[in-house]
Amino acid sequence: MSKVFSLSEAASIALHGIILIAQEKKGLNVIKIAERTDTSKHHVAKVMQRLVKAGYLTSQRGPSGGFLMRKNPKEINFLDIYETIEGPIEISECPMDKQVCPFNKCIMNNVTSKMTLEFKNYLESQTVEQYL
Amino acid sequence: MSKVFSLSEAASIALHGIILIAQEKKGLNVIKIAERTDTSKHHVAKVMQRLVKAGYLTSQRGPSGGFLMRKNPKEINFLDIYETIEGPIEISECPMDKQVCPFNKCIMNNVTSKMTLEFKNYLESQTVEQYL
DNA sequence: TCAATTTAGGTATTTAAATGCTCAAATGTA
DNA sequence: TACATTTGAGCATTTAAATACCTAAATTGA
Repeated sequence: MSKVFSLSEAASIALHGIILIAQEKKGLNVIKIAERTDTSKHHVAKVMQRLVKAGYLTSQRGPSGGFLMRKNPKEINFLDIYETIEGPIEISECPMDKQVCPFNKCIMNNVTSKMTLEFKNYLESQTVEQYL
Repeated sequence: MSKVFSLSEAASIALHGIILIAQEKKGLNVIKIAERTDTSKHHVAKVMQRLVKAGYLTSQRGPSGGFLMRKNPKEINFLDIYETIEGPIEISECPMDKQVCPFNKCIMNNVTSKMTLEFKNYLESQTVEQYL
């Protein structure tokens, strides 16, 4: 079975994690986020650190520490978070990014760029606030 | 820059390669397919061998050998070729294939499965014959 | 101050895809 | 028949991304 599209685990942790954090007034630590997202604490830590650096979260070390929201959930959409982790979404005509093409007309007929745009628009339409 | 969707080089070689072969009455060899698709001859050889085994092509060794169509281009659609290389396309509700989900409602709202279905339908709609 | 907790950051490992290499087998041509 | 050409097949190497691990630094509370 092959997958045409897959969300990286990092992007999934970022999106699910920030919602989980926003749902908790007192913040959440790595262990709890890892448990609820069914992922490794190592990976969660790495991803959350990037969201801290990007200004979406603050972190608190030490006992009863964890991650807290820094920005308003109303002002964070999924695309912000996704692109913080994955980099800007690229919408390219050629799915192979080839300079050389054997045909006059791309055999993919922009289907892949349409799909990508559809995905991007969806991410942009969803805010963290909608999931509280 | 991140890519949401990308066609593997193997799938691209298979789709472009079989059209190139179908366009030539006398067949095409690995070197020529590699040149026209701007890929390595090793990779082309590997992919074409799989299309031979799957019954789409025949191969001819020796001088002036190469690959020839075996099936009628009218009866080969892109999905056949794609799935020969990548395996059956999987359309799953959860983009992470998780058993455990922290939320009641998937934050991806079936957007990823809709995209996948759109892609699959496109592949199924295109035959090799349409590109001759 | 000491011990426990928790994030921070650097490094290592894993994985899958792509690529490269070598030799064998088949075939056409001189 | 001998040679050059071309695919077949297996294995090794390379590469990049993702994931995992390990130690340091910060913080809290007893």
